[in-house]
Amino acid sequence: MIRRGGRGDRTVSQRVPTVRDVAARAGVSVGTVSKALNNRGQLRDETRARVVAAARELGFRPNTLAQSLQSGRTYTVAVITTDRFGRFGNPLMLGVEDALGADRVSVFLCDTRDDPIREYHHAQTLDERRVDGIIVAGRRKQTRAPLAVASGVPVVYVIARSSDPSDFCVTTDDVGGGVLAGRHLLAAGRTRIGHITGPERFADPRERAAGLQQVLDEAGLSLAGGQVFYGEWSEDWGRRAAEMLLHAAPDTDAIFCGSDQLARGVVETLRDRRLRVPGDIAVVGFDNWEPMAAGCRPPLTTVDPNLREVGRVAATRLLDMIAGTPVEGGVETVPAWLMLRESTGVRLTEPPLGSN
Amino acid sequence: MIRRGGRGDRTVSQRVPTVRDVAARAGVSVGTVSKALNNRGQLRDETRARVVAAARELGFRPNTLAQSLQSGRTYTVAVITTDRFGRFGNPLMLGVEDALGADRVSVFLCDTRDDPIREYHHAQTLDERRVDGIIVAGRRKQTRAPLAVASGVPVVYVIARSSDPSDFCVTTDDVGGGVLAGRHLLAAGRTRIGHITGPERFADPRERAAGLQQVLDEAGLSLAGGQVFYGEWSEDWGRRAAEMLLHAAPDTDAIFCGSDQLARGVVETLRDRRLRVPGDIAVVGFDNWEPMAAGCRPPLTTVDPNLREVGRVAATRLLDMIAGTPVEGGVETVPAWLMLRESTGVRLTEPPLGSN
DNA sequence: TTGTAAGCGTTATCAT
DNA sequence: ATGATAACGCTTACAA
Repeated sequence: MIRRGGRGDRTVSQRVPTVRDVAARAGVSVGTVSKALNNRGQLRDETRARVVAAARELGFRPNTLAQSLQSGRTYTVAVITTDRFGRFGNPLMLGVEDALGADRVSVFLCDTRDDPIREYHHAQTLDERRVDGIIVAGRRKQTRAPLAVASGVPVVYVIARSSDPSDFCVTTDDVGGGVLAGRHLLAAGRTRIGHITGPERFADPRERAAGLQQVLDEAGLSLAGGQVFYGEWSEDWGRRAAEMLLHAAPDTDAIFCGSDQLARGVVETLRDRRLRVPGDIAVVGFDNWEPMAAGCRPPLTTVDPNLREVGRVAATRLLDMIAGTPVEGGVETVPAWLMLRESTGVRLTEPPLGSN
Repeated sequence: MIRRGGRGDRTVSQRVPTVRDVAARAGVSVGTVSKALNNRGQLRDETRARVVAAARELGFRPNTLAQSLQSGRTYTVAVITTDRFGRFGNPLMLGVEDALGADRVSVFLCDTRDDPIREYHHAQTLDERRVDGIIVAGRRKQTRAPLAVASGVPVVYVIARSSDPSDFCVTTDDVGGGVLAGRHLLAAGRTRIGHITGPERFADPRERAAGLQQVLDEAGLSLAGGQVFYGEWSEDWGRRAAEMLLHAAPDTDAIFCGSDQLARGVVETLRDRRLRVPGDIAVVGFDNWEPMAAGCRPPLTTVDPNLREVGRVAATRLLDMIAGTPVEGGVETVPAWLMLRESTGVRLTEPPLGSN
């Protein structure tokens, strides 16, 4: 694995020390070294100390491969994702690492780029690498075929669930997110609430809309504009849809948007029309995609789907499965929460953005 | 590595087949299996076929750990990054995978979260895992201490370079990016060009500014507003700085921004002032951060720092080093390029955004 | 308390 | 053309 001795090497040619080297230096046997370094068995303190000293002097690092070959565990999991681009994968990975880092588990990152062939390839490779478990993250709430792993490694699905009902999936609560947004707007005294969102063919925007609708129903209200404005996930659709909504319902006093990007577009249209946010119209976004939401003028109140927590839960369950704890198939939903900013009338002091 | 037989397991308890199982089923020895499966040595076609058949029937997947233990290569590299959050890491990783994927090399992703302790920990772990090589990606152009790996594994630094001059680093061409922006604006007939950017204490914005200055010098022009407007990396600074610039130099006809976020803020101020973009003032951003740049109205012409290529080059050089090819220490700079959109007067038809 | 040796799953070097 | 067998680096019975 390590290339040394090549003519181009700048580092001094050196063999990586093994237990044998440590044993020789400490004047003991390899078995003793192992015990000393792993605090196992009965050893004289002096011996243990001598071994530890020898190990550190040589800069000994145990070879994980050999350990794994022996133990049957690699302390390695993989995250297979179709989406590392968008803002999506990042908080998720953060959560995964939150849970995994504590356990000294390393993470293989595999990007399928939405290509089933690539996914299959990665699955094969991971099988061969004997990863302890796999997290399969989809971008949208849809049902997908189970990952093609032969070995029976534990797999946890994220957002996109497996068609096999005995598989386990962690996902976001989009209905709940919609409810959160609706309740918040109601609490802020808004009653003529419109909704602009992404493609109707996707479950996520439909669920968000359903959540809002549920709140409106409970309050005996109906949707401003008489319909959900489904469209694309672009700022431009946000701008256009806002025009349409205001045309259909000029007295609209709040707009819930299916994404922060849409909300940006909406806010732009509102400003062009000299409508004040939140004075005339309150706006709620979805995603809590920091640079988008915080950079907006005014900063956006938005539903945070809690992807970091989704990642954390997924990794935690995966560790459970790896440890042999029974994990029931089905879907675990992680609650969303609401990030309050100024676009709905709350006023907050926030730390300045520090990222490039 | 694989947990089976646990009471909670949903999959049928099954041992992962080894060469021995294949050998037994094919009625040959393990050595023969190895040769057959790896197309080595002299074997009768019939035998080879029989082994291959047995392997596929059993769903045999060679254990990479054992192979690595034997060969000394893990076909594994790690990317250590301080930044997986921003838009930054993503194109970079894409490039890395472009280069690595061809070689069936898997990638460990390690996020330090800017914590030296975490970095040290990761370095240790990677040493123990005997990764073939490591890419250390920093967020900013700065000099950092070499990664604390004892083993002499090849390391390539990205953007942030190592203080050891014999280490190799791949980075972006920020001066060149500034030149690109300046030339483009000049070519578009602008002569009163201002510059709004991030913190002066960072090298990146200073280099971008230097690139622009260089072009202006060559053209005998000077910076609109008489100074570079250094500030924070926020939309808000973009808005405020635009006010300042226009106050200092009302006849400004172009603004080069050190980031797309800044450019968004600038464009917003311009619209508030009823200045047309690009009619009255052309705007160039930096980053080509798709959702920001394309979502802007008008869409932003912007310098693409070519991070994907940076990632590709880094991975390629790393593979070279792993293969033993001498790689000189120093810095390799990857040229930036200009993404033309409407904010500088170009008119393009672009595919609609499809991402959430 | 310490040493010896078997075994984890491969590949490679010999014999045969 | 195929089969034993010794590595690879480690852990762990078991023997001393």
